[in-house]
Amino acid sequence: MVFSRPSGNRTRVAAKDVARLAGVSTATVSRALNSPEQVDPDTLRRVRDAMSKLRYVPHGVARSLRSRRSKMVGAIVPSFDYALYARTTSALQQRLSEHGYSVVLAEHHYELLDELQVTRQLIELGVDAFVFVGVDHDPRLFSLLEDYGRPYVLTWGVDPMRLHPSVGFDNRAATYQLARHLIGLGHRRFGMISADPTGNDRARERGAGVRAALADAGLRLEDSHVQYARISLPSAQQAMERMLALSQRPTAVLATNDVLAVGSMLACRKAGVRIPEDISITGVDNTDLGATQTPGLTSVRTPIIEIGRAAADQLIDRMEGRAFSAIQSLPFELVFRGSIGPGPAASTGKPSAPAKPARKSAAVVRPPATRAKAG
Amino acid sequence: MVFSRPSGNRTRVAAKDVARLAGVSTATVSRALNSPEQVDPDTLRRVRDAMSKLRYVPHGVARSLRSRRSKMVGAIVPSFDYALYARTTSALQQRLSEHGYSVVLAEHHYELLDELQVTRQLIELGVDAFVFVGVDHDPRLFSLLEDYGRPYVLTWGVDPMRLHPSVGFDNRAATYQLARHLIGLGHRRFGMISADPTGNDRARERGAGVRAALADAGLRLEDSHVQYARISLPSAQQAMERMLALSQRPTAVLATNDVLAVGSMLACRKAGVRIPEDISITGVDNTDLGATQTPGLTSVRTPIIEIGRAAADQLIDRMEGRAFSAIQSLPFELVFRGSIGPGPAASTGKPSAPAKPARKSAAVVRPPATRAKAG
DNA sequence: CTGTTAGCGCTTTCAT
DNA sequence: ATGAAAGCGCTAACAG
Repeated sequence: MVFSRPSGNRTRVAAKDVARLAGVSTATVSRALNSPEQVDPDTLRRVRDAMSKLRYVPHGVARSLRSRRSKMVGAIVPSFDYALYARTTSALQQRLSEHGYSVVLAEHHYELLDELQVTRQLIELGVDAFVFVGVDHDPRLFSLLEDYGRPYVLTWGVDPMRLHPSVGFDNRAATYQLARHLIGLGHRRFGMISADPTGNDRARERGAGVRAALADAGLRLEDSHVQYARISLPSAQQAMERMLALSQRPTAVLATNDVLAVGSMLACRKAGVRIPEDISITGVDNTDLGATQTPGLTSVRTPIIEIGRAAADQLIDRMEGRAFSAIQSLPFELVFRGSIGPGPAASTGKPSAPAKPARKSAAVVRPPATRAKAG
Repeated sequence: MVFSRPSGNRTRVAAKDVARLAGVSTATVSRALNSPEQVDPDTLRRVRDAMSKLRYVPHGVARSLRSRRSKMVGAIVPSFDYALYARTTSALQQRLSEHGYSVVLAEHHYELLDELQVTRQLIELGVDAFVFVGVDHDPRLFSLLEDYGRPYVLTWGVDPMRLHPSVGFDNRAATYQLARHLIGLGHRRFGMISADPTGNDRARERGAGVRAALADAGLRLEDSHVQYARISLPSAQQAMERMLALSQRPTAVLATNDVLAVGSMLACRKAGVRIPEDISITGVDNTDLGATQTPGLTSVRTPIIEIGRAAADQLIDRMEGRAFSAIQSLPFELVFRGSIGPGPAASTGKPSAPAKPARKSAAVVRPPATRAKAG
């Protein structure tokens, strides 16, 4: 086999090799790379020829050490198993890469202490900026960032105290509107499937939105009607099985995201509970997973891609010393599909909330579906 | 607002600060970090105290420059929109991170030239190793890697020439077995929905598997019955619409991955074509997206996570100078669900291929489904 | 076990 | 417009 070379034999082509071949100093090679406009066109050509002849690749590490900028941005996300963070990161990566920045990836699996740990690791690597998911973090994370003194931005939520730059949307409003709509459809007995809200402000805020809407309508969410699950199909399915086993089974279940909602749908199918005739289900995030179910999952289109782009734009502006808007709350919109239907109170003629007409079922095909702007 | 600090004021705590406080030299500080066993326990304690007192974070860039190892691994994937690569990368990241390595992420969106470009960028950053997706790459990529002289591994396929270290599975065999099974079910008229095979060996090999199985059974795949699509639901849906418009509509359609298959299912639903009564559909990759459809999508469980882990393990072994197995072909397995049924020849009593009994429909719930080991 | 010394490859003054 | 020289913060020899 040829895979034997002990990794790193060949002496690398350095700026001084290029300099020698082009008959200039290393300083000029550096200028040719970083500020070509200050180099005599003729010299520039010679240097560039030498570079391509030698297949010179600059040594970014040395550059970073000297210039104190690494051109790397750290992205710290809870997990890539939930596809959304992958898509946001993808958008982030794309935008940053257009400006010559690379993305260093880290996951913390919903452990705030692991987050602290990987952040320290990224600081060691010398990243120029950070992107975090969520607004809930260990206080030590913020003091670490404070010490390091480089830009960071929180995403997927908006810092209620406006202390930290953040790019997200109003998670609470999203589920509030969903719950309100279900109340309008005549539902009175609700259930919720939620991710563990500890250190997870998305879950917490989405739960709060549901509770607020119910409270505003004089309804309550029983503790027994809140089931927690990990963000995975099997775990959500189990949670919904517990819900279905309750004596006072809910007629509408709000899940705090699409994975939990689809897991719930699986439980219903298995138990022979019809959607939406027996039970209405909603998610959040408007994933393909939910949209392609039969019936399609009613959800909230959250600004997945936009968050990544806006976070990248903000950091680029900051790293290059430009003005930037620190707090951005992006719009979302409800997407109605067949997974919800009228509740038992619908026919009794006492709608205790402004009842939008119920979009009954039908739209199983995805993109064009009934939408209600919001945000 | 407080977000004003021009990013990088505060002078960083360096090893010499720790050294001064602990009353040792910087060399000892370095040793305390990198080979504590060579440091007197008492000295070590003093150094560590000083470190935590000063909240010292080592300057990885300087370390990299000097030691010629950056502790970063570059992962170059086609796209994160197709969740699989995200999951493989996640597994990769997790395993590498356990050994102190970080992952730098790059996407090339199925453009081999962009891949070359981002690889150069990662070389500039000084990554210690690379992970690529697929075995098809620009020859210049390989000569660039050769020059750089650091380990890399190809994933999701196995290099047929065994020239490059690779960790994947037999893509051709996967679809071969699927097609053979459908033939056994009595299908004779086939269609295929494929990603553009240009520079995409997964698509190419999966297509070849279908053709080989048909050829072995004396059947042909008409050119008109092969429709290409981008790996996205809407694009696949359109491709399937074209397929359904054919005069000789196929009774079984193999898609080269689950996204394409589910897009095809959407087209069928929209057109009122029943699955599996009118048409059988299969995918590859066994995603949640496919598994949760109604009916569930028959697919191939590919070693998504295992690839990431094995690639990480190989690179770690190589970077640390240990023995490693360069070529690994991991097992896959067929997962039968309700999206396939008997073909027209099933009742005519002339099964031209070993007909496994047709698992009819039913299994809509995911994890436990009929499985056939393979690989 | 610990200190001294040199220098990784680049960018950045400061001259010219 | 270009060159000379000085480090960025660390680790790797080499002494002791």
